[in-house]
Amino acid sequence: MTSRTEQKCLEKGIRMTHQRRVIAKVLSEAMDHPDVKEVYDRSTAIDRRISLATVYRTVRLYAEMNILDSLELGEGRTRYEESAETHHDHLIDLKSGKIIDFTNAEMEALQNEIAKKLGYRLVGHKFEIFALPLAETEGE
Amino acid sequence: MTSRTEQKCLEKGIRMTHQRRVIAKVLSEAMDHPDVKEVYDRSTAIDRRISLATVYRTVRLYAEMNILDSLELGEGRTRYEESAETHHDHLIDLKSGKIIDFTNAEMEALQNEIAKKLGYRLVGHKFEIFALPLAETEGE
DNA sequence: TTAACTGCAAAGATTTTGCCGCTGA
DNA sequence: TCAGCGGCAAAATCTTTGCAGTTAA
Repeated sequence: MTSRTEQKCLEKGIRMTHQRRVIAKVLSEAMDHPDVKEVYDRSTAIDRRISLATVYRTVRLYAEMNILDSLELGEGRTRYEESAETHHDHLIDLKSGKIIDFTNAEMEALQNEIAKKLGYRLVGHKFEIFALPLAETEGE
Repeated sequence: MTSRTEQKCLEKGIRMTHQRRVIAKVLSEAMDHPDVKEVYDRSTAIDRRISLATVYRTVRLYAEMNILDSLELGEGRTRYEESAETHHDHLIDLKSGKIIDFTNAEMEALQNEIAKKLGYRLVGHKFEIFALPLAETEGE
């Protein structure tokens, strides 16, 4: 009944309204990286009493509370996903548009090293690989 | 007289108009990562006969021709910079907003490896580190 | 009870586009 | 010459916000 995302909201003491509960559920169940319009569509399918403005306000709130992560893929809109315990990055399949999550420990270590070398403390990062399926490019 | 960016345009056979020449010059001389409005302001300071629509059309054209690289930092707009021979990534100083370019060979190698492991051929990537100056966080 | 939240519609910001006159090669 | 380009203004997106009524704690 209580989604993972809702659980995190409760832990952070966020006031849970009906709308926020539905949006939390939608994101906990999402296996992809929906944008606001998609979150809105999935939410209103569960309950009509949710406006697009509320979805915008809620995902922004959740992202600020580190309950959601946001993705900017240069599409002119923001996608969201549940924050995972284990950090991961994204590979965007340019053929299908599919987004593949991956983790790489070396990457994570390297980032810290780079930031430190430049005199900084790492706060966050965005790492996206754009690529084509190997099969598609064979024989070129 | 002929900027580096203009030179690349000529090599690619792009029709050089007055406006495109000015925009090329602005980007060749930019030491930062200006957004479209900034490119427009710098361009019109050189010559008034340039419209915002033309700047949008031109930077998009240049980016498609790999003459410029675009940056999406989650600000809701796109920044541009000259494509360098040596690829580099960005560290965003969250205190000052300053963007620091850096190169890291290990990073470049790691990307290819990750893509390959997932069954893909690397086409491009975006890697941005968000960080705070070490001095600012001392004593916390 | 009441501070916070929501819906609605309007406004903002960024980017694209249709149309028509202009221009570079 | 003339296909392609640029200016202008309208429109298309995506996102935020003011206001007044509603609701969670």
